[in-house]
Amino acid sequence: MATIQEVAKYAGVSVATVSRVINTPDKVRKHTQFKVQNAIRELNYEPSVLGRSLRTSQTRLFLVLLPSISNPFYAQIINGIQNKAIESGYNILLCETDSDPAREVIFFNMIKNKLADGIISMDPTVNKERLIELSTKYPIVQCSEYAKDNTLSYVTIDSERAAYQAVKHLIKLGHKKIGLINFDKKFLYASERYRGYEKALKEFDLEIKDDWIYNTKHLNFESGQQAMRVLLNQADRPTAVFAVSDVLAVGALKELHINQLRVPEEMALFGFDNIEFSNVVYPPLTTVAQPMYDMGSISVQMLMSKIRGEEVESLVLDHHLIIRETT
Amino acid sequence: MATIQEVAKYAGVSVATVSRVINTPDKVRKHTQFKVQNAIRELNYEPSVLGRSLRTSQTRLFLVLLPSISNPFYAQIINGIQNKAIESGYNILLCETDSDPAREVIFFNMIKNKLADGIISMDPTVNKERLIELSTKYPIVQCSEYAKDNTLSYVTIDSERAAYQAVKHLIKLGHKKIGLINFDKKFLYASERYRGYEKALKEFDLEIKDDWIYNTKHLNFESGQQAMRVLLNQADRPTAVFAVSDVLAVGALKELHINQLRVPEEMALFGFDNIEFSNVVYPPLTTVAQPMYDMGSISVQMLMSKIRGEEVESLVLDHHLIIRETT
DNA sequence: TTCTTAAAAGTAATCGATTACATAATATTT
DNA sequence: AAATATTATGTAATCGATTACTTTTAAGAA
Repeated sequence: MATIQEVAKYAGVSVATVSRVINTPDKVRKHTQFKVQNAIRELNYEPSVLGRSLRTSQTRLFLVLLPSISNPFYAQIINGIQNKAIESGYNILLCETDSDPAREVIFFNMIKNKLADGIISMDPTVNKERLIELSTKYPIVQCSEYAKDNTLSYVTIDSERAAYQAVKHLIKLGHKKIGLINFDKKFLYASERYRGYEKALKEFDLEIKDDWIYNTKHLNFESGQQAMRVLLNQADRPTAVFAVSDVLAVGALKELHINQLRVPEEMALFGFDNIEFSNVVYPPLTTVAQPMYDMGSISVQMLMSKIRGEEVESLVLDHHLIIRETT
Repeated sequence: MATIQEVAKYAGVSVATVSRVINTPDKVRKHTQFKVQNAIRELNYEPSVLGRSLRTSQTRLFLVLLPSISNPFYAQIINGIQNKAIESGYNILLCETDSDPAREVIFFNMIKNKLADGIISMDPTVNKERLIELSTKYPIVQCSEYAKDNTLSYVTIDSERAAYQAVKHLIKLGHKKIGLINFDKKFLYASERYRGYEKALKEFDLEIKDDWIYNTKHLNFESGQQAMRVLLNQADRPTAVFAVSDVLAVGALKELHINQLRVPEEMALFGFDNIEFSNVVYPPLTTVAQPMYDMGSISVQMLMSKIRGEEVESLVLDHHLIIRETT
């Protein structure tokens, strides 16, 4: 790859002029511009991101932190992020933390090292203190998952209300015994969705039974299946279950199949996220749709504002229920 | 973030000495080492990747090219890549090309710009000529998908044999009318799996009927569903279908549900890839398992060898059939 | 045509590291 | 103790760009 010096020599001008042709063409004469452009084309020159970054301290790269790439929930958000980022002349670096603090440190160092211009964090397992501390120096926004802290901006949905509406929908269908498959409540969205569940049941004077609530340790199909197994094994079992994530719901659905239970007649099921799978399983899963693509693209816009040094307001986007055939 | 100059000043030595303490500690006295280490700790110094890269031309970063992050097939491979890479002191940059040549160019430029030390390509839509040309100058390996070219190394499986075995399994179960849901045959694996299908049918003197073969344009659930719809709409329809990808198979399965066909009694289904989801659908999908994790970790080892300038041999790994309940 | 002013191009410092080469400080040999 | 060999440290060039500052060139005014 040719360097700026070679281009300068070839075009018979100084390196400064070449740099100007690239960055501020107005400052150079048409004739000179032409010569330089020609040299650039001839030598197949591309400015070195490294040299430029070292000098300007910007890489036009974002870090996107997520716990695991295999969770399909993130796929769509990433799509929104990617498209918006590219449109704005940025690229993204997908960073899978696997909920491993050591890996998190590596990625945080990348921004300290100016290898990236900003961070979009979607990782619920992220070290909140460190993230907050980092956010005082570097542009950071949170997407979907967030820490309640007013220095950190976020874009998310109202999980509590969504859960409330989902459970209310089950109640309206006549269910009186409603179970919950939740994720570890140390995650904000899990505790919020729990509160929505609780609120709906209380409002209709229905029983909140600890035996009908199962908190999973992991967010995968098996955990959902395991949860449903436990719920089914009870003498007095629920007639409907709200799962705080489609991944869990899909796993639960498998357990229902294994037990030959008719869905929704013998057991109704409500998921959350509207991942692609949710419409492919049988019967198609009733769920809560988050505006995933928008969340992604908005978080990029917020990050860009931050980079420009503007104040940015956090956003709570609208969700909606998608009633399919499991309820 | 402190710079090497500040550390040098604080420790009362030259920048060269600081650099030596970090890179070749044997060359500096214990006492000096101690002073410098202390300064590094005090100032919370981390070497700038940018400065270092500019000088040494290595970033310890890999590019991983894939068409789409939402295809669960890649999740496990990436896991293998990520773990092996981190173990070797490298990080990976996940690059979603969305099969868009313009985006591909961006990522290729990153390696020309020395922003990354190597590329692992898993993208079947990649521009093969450009990849081959690039591979003469930069370390590149292909994972799973590959171009037949002896300058380009790859790690993959024997798709033709796997397809042959899968179809043979269906034949052994007594099926005489076997359909195929394939992906666009311009992709090598699609044409190889087709050949395996063809070979098995020919061997047992079974009919290869064009009406029973559907090539999808995209690799997603809907395409699989659409394919099965077409196959079902025929007067004389197959009793078993081999889909070259689980994603297609799962979509096809949905169409079977919609049509209330019993699986496998009225229609058997054989997938390919063993994605996590294949064991969650109902009934669990019979499929071909690729050693995805290994493919990922091996491709990193191959890439590292290439970076060290060693000759590397391409590898064809073993697959195996996972017989579940759709056959 | 000469003087003033604005625009264009060049020179060199800079970003943060590494490293060849030069020099200073020890260690070893005689 | 002096001469020599070895090791430790420092100096300065370098990677590839950007940009403040200076100098040159061209345009406009008198």
